[in-house]
Amino acid sequence: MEKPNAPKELHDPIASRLGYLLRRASATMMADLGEALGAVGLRPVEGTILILVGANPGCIQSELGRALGIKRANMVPLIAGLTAQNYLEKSPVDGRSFALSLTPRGEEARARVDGIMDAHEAGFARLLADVDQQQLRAALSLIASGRD
Amino acid sequence: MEKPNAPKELHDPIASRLGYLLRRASATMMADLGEALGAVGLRPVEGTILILVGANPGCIQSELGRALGIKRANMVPLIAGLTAQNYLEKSPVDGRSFALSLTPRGEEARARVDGIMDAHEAGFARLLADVDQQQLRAALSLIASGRD
DNA sequence: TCCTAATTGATATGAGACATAGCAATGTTG
DNA sequence: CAACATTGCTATGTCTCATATCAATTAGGA
Repeated sequence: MEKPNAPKELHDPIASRLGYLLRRASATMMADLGEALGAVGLRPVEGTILILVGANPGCIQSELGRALGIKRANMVPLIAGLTAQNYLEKSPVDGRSFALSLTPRGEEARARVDGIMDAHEAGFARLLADVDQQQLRAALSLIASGRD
Repeated sequence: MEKPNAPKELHDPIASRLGYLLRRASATMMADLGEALGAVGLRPVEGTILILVGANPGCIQSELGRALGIKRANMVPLIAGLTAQNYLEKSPVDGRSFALSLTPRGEEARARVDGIMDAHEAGFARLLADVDQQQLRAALSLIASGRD
């Protein structure tokens, strides 16, 4: 017999599927990171861009997009926003493209973002004490590369 | 020295982060599954709902939402769409809620979706031959549950 | 029983990630 | 030079997810 007034729990044949697990794990981590980055007033994508520009001063917007899997069209408002907030500087290299670099304010933010991401990652790593991190990362990389 | 005309590849200090790997892996799998499910004309969420209703006939929309982490408000157009396409049937149990079940057409679609998802999963599992699947799934579950 | 709480489905609405199509200016290459 | 590719950009549409609000209904406690 079942308890009549227990909150009904569904039998879930989905919960074991790899894609579903990935989706949920990714959503949780992203939400957590987003919350942590709230302290700097940046979203995960924006933090990622700052880090990437910091590691590649002089790079251009299209290269960033390719590295992050973001389409050219969608890079526009991202870079425009970060530039408007004085995190990024553009200086023309071409007649059509701009070399990107961090402003002092941008470099400061990048450092904070980096620290926050380290702490965030460490928080989850603690959860995964029994897991071979190397193998986990390798597996995720394989999946991301897709099957061919 | 560098080759002057080689397509520039960015140094990417992000690629090693767990959150980023998860995000990419999840996106790849979802895109792949979405493509595969195109054969049935359903999106991943919709396929998931059919499977879940099939395993839990008589369940109501709110329960589905809770099981899938989808807010009530966002369930409305999903269920309405599947009902309009004659995949799902609603029969009132309450003055406010409806018991959901698969129509014959819905059951047929569910079976196809199930097969497609199995093949999809198997395709990626082949990629991960060297990986302990049990451990991978456990790790993803842990991450999805979040750190506390 | 009666009043208050909570639940359910629904609407409207906004943010964010992503996609495509097209355009003008500029580079590159045969 | 002519054909082509690249770059930044606009416009637009889809999909996922979030919140606030509502009316109807149900459940629980005084």
